[in-house]
Formats: sequence, structure tokens, C-alpha cells
Amino acid sequence: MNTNEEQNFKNEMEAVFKLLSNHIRLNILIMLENKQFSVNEIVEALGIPQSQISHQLAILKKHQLVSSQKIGKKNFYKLDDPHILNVIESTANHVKHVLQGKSHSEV
Amino acid sequence: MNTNEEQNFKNEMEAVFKLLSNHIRLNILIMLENKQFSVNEIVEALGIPQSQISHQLAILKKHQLVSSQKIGKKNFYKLDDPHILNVIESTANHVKHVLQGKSHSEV
DNA sequence: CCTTTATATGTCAATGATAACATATGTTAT
DNA sequence: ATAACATATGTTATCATTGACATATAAAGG
Repeated sequence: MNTNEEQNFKNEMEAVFKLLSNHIRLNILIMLENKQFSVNEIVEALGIPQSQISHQLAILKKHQLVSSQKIGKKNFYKLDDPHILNVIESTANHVKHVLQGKSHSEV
Repeated sequence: MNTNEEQNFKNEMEAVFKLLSNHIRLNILIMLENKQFSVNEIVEALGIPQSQISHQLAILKKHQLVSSQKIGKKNFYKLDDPHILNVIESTANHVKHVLQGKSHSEV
């Protein structure tokens, strides 16, 4: 009976999608694609209050999408598992498809 | 200046992730992977009240993830763009990775 | 045209997420 | 020890989503 394990799996799927469904978190992940950044660099790049960025980073970290490394006063964040970029990329492809072939619900 | 278009794009990305971050909608999409089903078949498979399924199907349809075809009294739903399965699959891969290498936040 | 079956839509209370703000912690320099 | 900087954490009001329930529409059969 692996139903429980499967449920676990689905819960985590859901959690990942939930994480990605927020523009701040999504932008952070995209920003971290190639390079690590300090909190303040992220704050300045996104133009969003520091505490909010820290909150979102904490959530991303809790779900192991990013990891951090403290150097001096600064805390640098990077992607923990670049695999997540595949998810973002295939969604981007899907969205491209949908936005191009905007056949139906163009209300 | 394609900033506006880009914003559009990111909004739709967000919307797709939001759609996927709900277990009912996710299960519906997975169920529709290979075959179309009527509303009632989905209701019975998932054991969730009909009105709720209809609500979620309407949301999925609005974002063009599914389409429907009425045959007699029944309304059959199928994936509108199977591309979305790639998104689900790459997320599944990511989650597998995370669940296996549960190194860090195992609190 | 009345009933049954199948599905959609409307409403709203309960729950969850976000944004905004205040404050705390930790590090470095003076 | 104090100040300045960088970041994290706590709290709460606001807003969005979900779940539950009632009702509406639409097709088919009698």
C-alpha cells in the first residue's frame, strides 16, 4: 500500500506549484537562474520591501528551492535544485502556446 | 517596449501555476491524460461533489487547459493542450529529486 | 409537459495567502 | 559598548480561494 507515499508525493507537487504561483517567488527563482544574489540585491532588483523578500525566501528555502550562504553581513541565495528551472521552462512553453493560439476564451 | 507583453506572459505563468496548485484540478488533469471523461465519471473517480468538480472544470476551461464536448446529456472533457503534461511531468521529476535527497529541512 | 438525469451557476461562510508594518537578531566597524 | 548595516521574524489587516449548499439550465424519455 503505497497510497500514503503517493499522497505525500501529490502534496509536494501541489506545494511546489503553489510556490511558483506567486510573482515575487517566481521572479526570485528566475533571477537566481545563473548566479547567486544577496537579499539586498534581490530587493533592489525587484523593488519590493525587504521584509517581504525575506519572507518569500524563507518559504522557498523551507521547500528546498533555494539555499543560502552567509558571507560577512550578507546572505547569498542560490537555487538549491536547478531542476526547478525545467518546470518553469516547460510552463513557459505551454504559456507561449496558449498565448499564441488564443483561439477560444478571448473574451 | 515589450515590458507589457512580458508582464502578460508572467501573469499567465502565475495563473497556470495557480491552477496546478490545487489537488482537485491537478487530479482532473492527470485523469484526462489519455482519455476524455464526462463530468460524472470525474465526480465518481475523485469522490468529490459534482458542483465542485464543475466549478474547477470551468476554471480549467477558462484558462484553456481543458475543452469540452457535449454528447447528448453528457459533457466530455479532455486536455486542450497536452503540453501541460510536460509541466506536470517535470514537476514530478523535481519532486522525486527533493523527496529522495531529503537532506536539509527535515524538521 | 412533467420527470429524470447530467451539468452549470450562484452565494456565502470558513480558511488561507499576501502585503504592510514593526521589531529583533546578527555582523562589522568605530 | 554603540552605531550602522543586512537580514529575519512576528503580527495583523486585507484580500483571494475553497468547500458546502442551494438552485438553475438543458437534454431525453415517458
